[in-house]
Amino acid sequence: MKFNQVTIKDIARELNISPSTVSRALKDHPDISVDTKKAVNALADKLNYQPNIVALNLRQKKTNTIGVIIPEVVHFFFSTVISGIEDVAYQAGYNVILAQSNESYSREVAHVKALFNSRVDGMLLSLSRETTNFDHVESIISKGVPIVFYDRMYNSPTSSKVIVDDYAGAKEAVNHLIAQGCKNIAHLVGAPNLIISIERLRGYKDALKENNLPVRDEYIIACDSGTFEEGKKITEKVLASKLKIDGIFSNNDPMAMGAMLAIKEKGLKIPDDIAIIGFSNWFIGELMEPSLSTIDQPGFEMGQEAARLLIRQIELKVKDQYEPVEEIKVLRTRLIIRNSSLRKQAKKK
Amino acid sequence: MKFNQVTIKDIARELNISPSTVSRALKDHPDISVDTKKAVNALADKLNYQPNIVALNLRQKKTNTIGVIIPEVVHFFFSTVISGIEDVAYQAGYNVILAQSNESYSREVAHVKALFNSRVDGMLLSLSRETTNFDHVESIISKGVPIVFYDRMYNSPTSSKVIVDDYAGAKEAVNHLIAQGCKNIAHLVGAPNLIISIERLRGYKDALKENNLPVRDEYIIACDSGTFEEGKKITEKVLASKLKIDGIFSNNDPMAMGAMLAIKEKGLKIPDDIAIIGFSNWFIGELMEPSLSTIDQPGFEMGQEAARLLIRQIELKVKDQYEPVEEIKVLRTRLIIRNSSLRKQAKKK
DNA sequence: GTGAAAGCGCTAACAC
DNA sequence: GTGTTAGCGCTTTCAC
Repeated sequence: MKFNQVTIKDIARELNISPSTVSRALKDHPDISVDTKKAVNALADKLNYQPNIVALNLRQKKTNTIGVIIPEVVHFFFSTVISGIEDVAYQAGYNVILAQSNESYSREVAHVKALFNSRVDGMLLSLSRETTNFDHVESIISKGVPIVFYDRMYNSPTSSKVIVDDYAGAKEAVNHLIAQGCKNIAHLVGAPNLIISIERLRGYKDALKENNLPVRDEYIIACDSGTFEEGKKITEKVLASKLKIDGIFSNNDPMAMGAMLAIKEKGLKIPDDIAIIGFSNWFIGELMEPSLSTIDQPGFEMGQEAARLLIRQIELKVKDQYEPVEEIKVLRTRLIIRNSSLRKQAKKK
Repeated sequence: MKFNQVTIKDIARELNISPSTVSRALKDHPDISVDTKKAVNALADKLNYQPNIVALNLRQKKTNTIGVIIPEVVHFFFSTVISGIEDVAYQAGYNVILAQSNESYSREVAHVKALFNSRVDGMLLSLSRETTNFDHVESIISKGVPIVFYDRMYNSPTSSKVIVDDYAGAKEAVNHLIAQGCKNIAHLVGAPNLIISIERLRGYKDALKENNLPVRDEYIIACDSGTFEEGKKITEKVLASKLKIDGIFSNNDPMAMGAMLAIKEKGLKIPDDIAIIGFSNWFIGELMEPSLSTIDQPGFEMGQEAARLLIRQIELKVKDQYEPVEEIKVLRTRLIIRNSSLRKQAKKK
């Protein structure tokens, strides 16, 4: 754009000195005399000189920019990730270029290429659901661009990854119910093909086993769409059946919300008749305080961690100390118990 | 970064031609012979040549990048705005640099300056809550950087704005209740200092007046925190009082959700006993289908519209046809009635 | 049809 | 302590 840009040259001309002197004065180089520094800074202020970062970028072959590819911005979890990334990047002096794949493979490829062309110093990548071919990723890795995967990763042996420990989170959730005395805990499963669902189901089963409770198939309830309505409908069905559940572990909070409503409409009390805990995907867990506990996915921390990992690699690379290594950070979920009213201990027995 | 970058020079050397020829061949310049073009393109493909956009940016004084300052990424509304921006920007070939003010004035100032230094072609700006001084904005406007404000704006006479018509939305919401036969409609107000609250309250009052219904202060219910619990508590209080309401217009969906729960726990039916409609801030409206209607804020469209406006200004500026003009787009809210079961018409009388 | 040269704004080696 | 020069990768005017 034709901004009426003030350049180093303008300052040099006006002061009858050379551009390099101005450049040095501006960065407080020890060689430069105090007088020149003063003059330069004064004039720079007066003209409201702003350095042209683009020129700098070209010169230094470094843009201080990281590219972020995100499957879907409008998703509570991913938006917290972005926020964490932005937080760390800002403090470290990096810009964030955001690109949304919208779960489309072709968009992802296009974005990776465009980000490379913009010479971002590194990329944070969470793969789209469609992605099964990884040539685009290999290609930029081979070009030496540091990459960190978050949440949805590709098994490259030379790039770092940040993931959430859903298995442990699920165990913790179920243990929380058991500790309150629940013995018949149902699990609303959610989209069955996703790794998170599988891991959480595994955590559910293991928690039961470790507590010597039976794992019964009829308590593992398919809820493929993972929606509020489905959670409600399924729960109504369960309540009308012979199953006598006293706890629900939900794959997400919309379903937990639906379950809660079904239970309340039936005239039952939460948590005393049936306790509920759910993973917080949409953060409506935050809104359903009085009767529910939730397990939070640490999206913000994931963004921070991924950005930190990436920036460390970038800075090492600048110093030529960079050697691509795989590093895997596994983040713990957080058990959020907003509800102080646990089940009455009397029931425990 | 020291990517093993393939440059135009490399291609030129290998082919024994000049860099300028390569440059022209790559952009299919008519002067260049078919043979050279073929050779150049073949080699470029083979070496996987990717143009260095940074160099281009410096050369053309244009970065094809827009800077976005957002108060808070982790907010349903703003995340939809980002998504809309990204959508339009991507299709127009622009990068999006995202900067979060976190509702802090000093961060906002720092970001505006940094974005200018990165020579973004234009900025999309929504002011932080703290911002009362506008020097930083004036400064870059005076430098000729196109700006479009969205949602939270500064009254500059030379920059465009995109806002939501909350007043009309509120009227539509209340009319929707009235059309179903509600006569005693309460309004859960929400944070009273925000313009959106004021506009929505105004819409509520005017809708009543235009339908010859009385505006009664005891039906305008303060809910300053705007939370689920507050909505629930307040509604319980209302239900226990002498007020006999048959409709609720809520400033947001968490409160609407709370109201719903209070009503259901009391054993009343929605919408037949009491109908509810709420503005959708957290999108949990999407999740509360069976019993509620919502008014959506068009965040995605706002992002799209703002980006379109900005890009148009940028492209005009490139052609030197740019003359800063104020343009105000007022976006309509969307009445979302997911619930087909309106109040029974019998009750209308 | 192709090449040489200049320049975008900045910095850093090398002079003096 | 300051100036000169070259160059980051690309495009574009002007030659031929």
